[in-house]
Amino acid sequence: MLIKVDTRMVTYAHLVFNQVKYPNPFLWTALIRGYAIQGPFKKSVMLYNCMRREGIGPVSFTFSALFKACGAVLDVSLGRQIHAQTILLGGFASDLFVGNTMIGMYVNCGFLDCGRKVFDEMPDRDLVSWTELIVAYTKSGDMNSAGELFVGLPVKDMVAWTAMVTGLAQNAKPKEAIDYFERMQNAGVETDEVTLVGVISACAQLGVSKYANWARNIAEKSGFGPTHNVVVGSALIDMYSKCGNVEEALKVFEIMKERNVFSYSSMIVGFAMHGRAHAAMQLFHDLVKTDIKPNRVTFVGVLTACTHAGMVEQGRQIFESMEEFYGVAPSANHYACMVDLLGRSGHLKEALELVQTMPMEPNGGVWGALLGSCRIHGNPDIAQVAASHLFELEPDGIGNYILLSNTYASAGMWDDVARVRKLARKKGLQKNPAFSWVESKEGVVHEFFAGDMTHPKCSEIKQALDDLLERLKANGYQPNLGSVLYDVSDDEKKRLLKTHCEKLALAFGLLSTDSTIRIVKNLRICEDCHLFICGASQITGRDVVVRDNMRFHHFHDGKCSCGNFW
DNA sequence: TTAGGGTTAG
Repeated sequence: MLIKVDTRMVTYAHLVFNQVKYPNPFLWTALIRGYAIQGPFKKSVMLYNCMRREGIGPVSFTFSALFKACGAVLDVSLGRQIHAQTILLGGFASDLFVGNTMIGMYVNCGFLDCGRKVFDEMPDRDLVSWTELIVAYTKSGDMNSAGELFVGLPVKDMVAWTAMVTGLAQNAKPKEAIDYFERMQNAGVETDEVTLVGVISACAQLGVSKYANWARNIAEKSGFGPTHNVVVGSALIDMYSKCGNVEEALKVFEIMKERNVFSYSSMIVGFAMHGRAHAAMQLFHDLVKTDIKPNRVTFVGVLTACTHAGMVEQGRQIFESMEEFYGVAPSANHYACMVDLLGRSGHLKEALELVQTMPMEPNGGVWGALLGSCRIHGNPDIAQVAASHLFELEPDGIGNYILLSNTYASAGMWDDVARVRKLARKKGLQKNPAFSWVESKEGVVHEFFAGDMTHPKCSEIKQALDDLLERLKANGYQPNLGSVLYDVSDDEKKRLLKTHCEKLALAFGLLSTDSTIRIVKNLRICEDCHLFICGASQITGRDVVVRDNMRFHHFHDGKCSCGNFW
């Protein structure tokens, strides 16, 4: 009885167990389960062996507990032995609970095919069996197999639907995730906070405020508003930040009755993304005054905040105090943040030294941060070193070839540009085309590619852009020809710059909205567009928010929140 | 007494 009550006190439970003269299979199983939940996990298997030696026959719960333990320590060979036992001892292999936990063990250990085989051979299956496998497919990135299973599911409950919604969101398919969620609602299936978190995360990826408000309303109406639900609240903070509305993110943070490390970290990361470095630091200092311990993500957020504000000294201090004061050992990712901080602020040599002396093998993020800094500060020599490592670590990463080639282009080393481009072509790698999208007043999303003249309003857009350009020139704007990374004439460079997708999106935004213009770009905003939009915000008196693949830029009255540091 | 969850970096 006592054993069943509190598995957290499993050691104590074990002492009590030892005083029982003739423990029955259920008592044995309760203790085995206790260890399977709390650990040490191997102890549950040891106990099982004792139980067998005593001549006690297991029950189906015994195997469920054992599979749980094997899944927890990722010991598939032990799992296979237990699997064999279920067959040897007769009947257990066809038990529904045993089968389900066996699937769980295999997929946890990374043996999805074995889990599928168990599933296919089960005489009876229930929603749990199906959902386990659906989730396993979504986690392995195989959304087709997950979708096929889901379609074949005769009755779909909230958990199964949620598995699909979340799986799609986690696999960068936010539109499909929202589509599934709407179908789920149409089917009359209830929603809880887990479903909502999946939908909110999908909306965060879309970065569109219309969807953000829609998701918030649903959360409030379903009774899982941020005030009383810390998980939904944290997801909303992240969503609003990624949709460009850091003020609303902060409002959510403030109304939350309970906050945890996710809420704080999401808010810190949100501030960092929006260039509010001091707010991020302040929140970090608030956090360390609470009982909540910062974790590795918190530090990524704080260090990124320092990077975006060029706060080298503060970043250095935080990095050095991570382990000693907060017990978080810096990982390769934290080193990447530091390399980024040092490199972007122009300390390229020190950044390189840090990479060469860090205690673990530098990963792609570390070399990538160094390469990115070389592009900004025009250092082809160090760029070459970083790129050679990146070509090894990430042979298919087209971005690395582009960064290296752009570094050469900025230095006017056109032969090297050609060489790198040829190398990328030889590997069959193609550059992702740049595109931007912008919301109209009605909340409709319009997409623009560079040089794109396919929009129905393209002549009006072109006219607006020409007018704006003239006014900007009168105000001192000079096109930044260094932003064109092709070896062409200056006139051609000017022509190319004029139709960059973010400029088209800006012109459309000016024509079709009357408040803040919100633009999302799939790649990093170029220097000329940054300069252009800065000027436009001053001349037109309109605020512009651009989310590029790195962060947010808030343009207001001729200035950007990133302080021209991005 | 088996199934679904939130934050991260170039």
